[in-house]
Amino acid sequence: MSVDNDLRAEDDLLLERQLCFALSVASRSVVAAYRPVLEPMGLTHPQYLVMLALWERSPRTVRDVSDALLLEPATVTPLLKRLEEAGLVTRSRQAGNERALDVALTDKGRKLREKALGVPPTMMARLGITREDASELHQSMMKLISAAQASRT
Amino acid sequence: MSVDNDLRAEDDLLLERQLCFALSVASRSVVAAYRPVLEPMGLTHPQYLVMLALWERSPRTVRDVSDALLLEPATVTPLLKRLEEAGLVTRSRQAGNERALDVALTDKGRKLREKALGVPPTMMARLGITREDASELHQSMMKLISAAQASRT
DNA sequence: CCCTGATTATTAGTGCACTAACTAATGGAG
DNA sequence: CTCCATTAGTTAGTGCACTAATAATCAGGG
Repeated sequence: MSVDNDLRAEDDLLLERQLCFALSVASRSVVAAYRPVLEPMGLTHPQYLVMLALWERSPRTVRDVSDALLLEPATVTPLLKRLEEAGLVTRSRQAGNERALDVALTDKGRKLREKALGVPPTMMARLGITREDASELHQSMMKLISAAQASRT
Repeated sequence: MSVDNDLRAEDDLLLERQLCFALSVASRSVVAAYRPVLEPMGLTHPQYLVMLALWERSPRTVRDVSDALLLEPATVTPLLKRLEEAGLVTRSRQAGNERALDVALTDKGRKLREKALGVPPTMMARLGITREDASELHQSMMKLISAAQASRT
């Protein structure tokens, strides 16, 4: 038994040892690091994620977007309203299924994608991270996500 | 040039490849996984983190707590007010420096620590994660945090 | 055809987290 | 001792994110 491995249950409550704490802080910090990069585009970080989803496919329903982002529809609705106010998307009831709301990019929204192409390299530079680092971390996060989702008994 | 390594700039905007997205989702998911464990203790996740800070040292000032949690004092103030309402902490001006507010555990707050001792093992079980996994991920998060903080030019 | 149950989106209400602006107290520099 | 920059905390206002409740629409079975 080395001193280094002497981990006692008492110490499990030390703040500095909490994974959940490190994870929360990392998330907040990284999102905060995006702010100055996204602000010139008129987007917040969650709004940026919505735009990513729409740049992949448009139109798509609120439900579809919320599934893609793993967010509740109730969270997505106000996000989309703000993007509509900003003239980046339109919201209209789907013909044939009046329950569903189609969200579609406007020309302005489509055009914003060109500026967005610069975001990932800028952020990787700002965070001093390589594609490989990012990819590895990404994998770890995905494992954690599926474990956490699975625990939702 | 293998096919696997054929990463083009165009693909950098794919939602599924965003580290920031995976990080946000992981943070939300893990915090959500804590909810059913913390709820019987009457704590939310951020409130739990505040209690961890106070179990390490009490009393400490609002400033001190907010530094420990890397949160703005404006975020911590309402958290502390709720913990005070719950009878877990007291808030009183520091003798000798009327600007500073001392936050101290009550007996009830101190006693809650016993229940909290069960939280880390429960969560590791729920997330199916070993101490080693957690420690490794923790390190990665810390690197990311310092990189993100450093980018705050 | 109508009733029932499921699906889709929104609203209301709670709690974080941030920035900016404010109040109050402190501690020097002149 | 007075003025003033600094420090500590709170308040106001914006935006997420969740749950629960509501409204509207749809699809199937009697």
